[in-house]
Amino acid sequence: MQANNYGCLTCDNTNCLIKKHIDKEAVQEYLGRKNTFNCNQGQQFILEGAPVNGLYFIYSGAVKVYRQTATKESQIIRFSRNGEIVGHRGFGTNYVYDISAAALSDTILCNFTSDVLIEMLHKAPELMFDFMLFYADQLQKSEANAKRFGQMTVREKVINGLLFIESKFGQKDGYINMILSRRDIADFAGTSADQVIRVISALKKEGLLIAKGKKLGIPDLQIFAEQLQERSYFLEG
Amino acid sequence: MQANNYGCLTCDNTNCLIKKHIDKEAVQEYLGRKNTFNCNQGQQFILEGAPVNGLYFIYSGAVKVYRQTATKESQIIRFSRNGEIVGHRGFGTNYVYDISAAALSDTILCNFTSDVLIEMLHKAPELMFDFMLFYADQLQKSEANAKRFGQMTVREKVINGLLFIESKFGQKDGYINMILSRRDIADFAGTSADQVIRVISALKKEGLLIAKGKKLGIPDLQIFAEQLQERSYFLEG
DNA sequence: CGGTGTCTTGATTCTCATCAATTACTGTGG
DNA sequence: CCACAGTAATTGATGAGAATCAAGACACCG
Repeated sequence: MQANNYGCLTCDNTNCLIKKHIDKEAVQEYLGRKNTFNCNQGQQFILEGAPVNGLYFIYSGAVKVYRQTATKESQIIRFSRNGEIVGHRGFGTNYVYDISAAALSDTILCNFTSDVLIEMLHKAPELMFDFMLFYADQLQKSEANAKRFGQMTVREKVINGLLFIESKFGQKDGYINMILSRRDIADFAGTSADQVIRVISALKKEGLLIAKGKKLGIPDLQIFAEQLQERSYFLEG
Repeated sequence: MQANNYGCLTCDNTNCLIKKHIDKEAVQEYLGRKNTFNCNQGQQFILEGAPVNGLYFIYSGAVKVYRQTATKESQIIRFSRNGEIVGHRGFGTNYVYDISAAALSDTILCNFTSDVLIEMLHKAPELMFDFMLFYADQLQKSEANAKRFGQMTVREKVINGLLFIESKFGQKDGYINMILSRRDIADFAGTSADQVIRVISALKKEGLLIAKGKKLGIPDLQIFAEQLQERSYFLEG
């Protein structure tokens, strides 16, 4: 990772919490204590079990947040893109990260150490309030998907996963704006790569999904989403 | 529900966030704006889809938080007991609850409306900070269990669920200090009542679990927990 | 052109959800 | 105090779905 400097003032991530409160003097005081990193595609920048060194804001690029088991299975917990926060779960009481994170494409990261961030939050209660709501929101999304996950069929898991990926990265020229391996999709959907391929093949035959090389496209989101029974409803997040 | 008054000053729930900051003047100002309710066993006090009317703190008793599907299946998201918070996910951006909650035993609830709570949080930033950490903590626990859930076997789900219940309510005289129906256990573990019974029967035969009437006991937590593969590790919460 | 890794498909085995039937438990009214 | 009804708990049988294994297709790269 190389250190550079990408200022908050010129940043155009309108969904960034810091950016939202950039006009407050208390926030501006701390901008200089931000660290910025370049992270190449595939590179891991948070390692499960490593000491927490604060939060990361994604300036540009995309990352996956995942956890690995002893048996080398891995589980992708979330995808994140520019403007979003990574590593926030290590915040507060934790001393080591309980997740890993790696870049899906070349990514620029802004880092605040926990100490700096805590100080900043106390100086700017409005920012703190938004952080609280952010966590509450994340919690809601997490719980909404969480348990229900165990009752979905494989087909539903994959459809749910693809819908999520589409909502996160969007489509461009008819194809999802992010190329993921079958394995990543499987790790995200909570099944095996084999099953993902089966379901994708079936969906292609049904005309619900199109593919060009590794790129996947969803021609009709409405119909695609209707494939989910109401019991496994999709939540963006 | 009957309105009564249970004061925060005489409350002995040391894990209550309000109680923790009871010495602050800003907090004390708002104590009078708390509503207190009695809720009988089995009674529902939060209804999915109903307008949010704030947060509940459990003064005494125990509750289940759940969600119902169109097909009348229900999914228990969490158990909570005295000192803990219920309804916090409706906080912030939501206007209707996305969960239901019912009392598992006779329960006394303290309610703050969202308006009052938001005002109080802004007046007492330290309380707000703890709220933020509370949400962060909940998020971590939720995500830790969430996805992995989909990959557990039924046996693991039930064991995981029982371990959770034990950690929440504890054991007394060798038996878990809360009587739950097989259905509740099933709804919590994410499987059917049938399967729960099968697994419980098997565990009893293996000597890992004991039963007296409806009461269940775990003689050796250590050995019991070892039944979980490392891939589905247990997290208290 | 071999080698490596991902992708894809088929076949087999096993688990689990579901249904059905039986037994235990609980409360209610006569 | 008992008979009864309704609910919860338990066990068995069966079919659908999914995990797993294995092998072939394909692309990419030196």
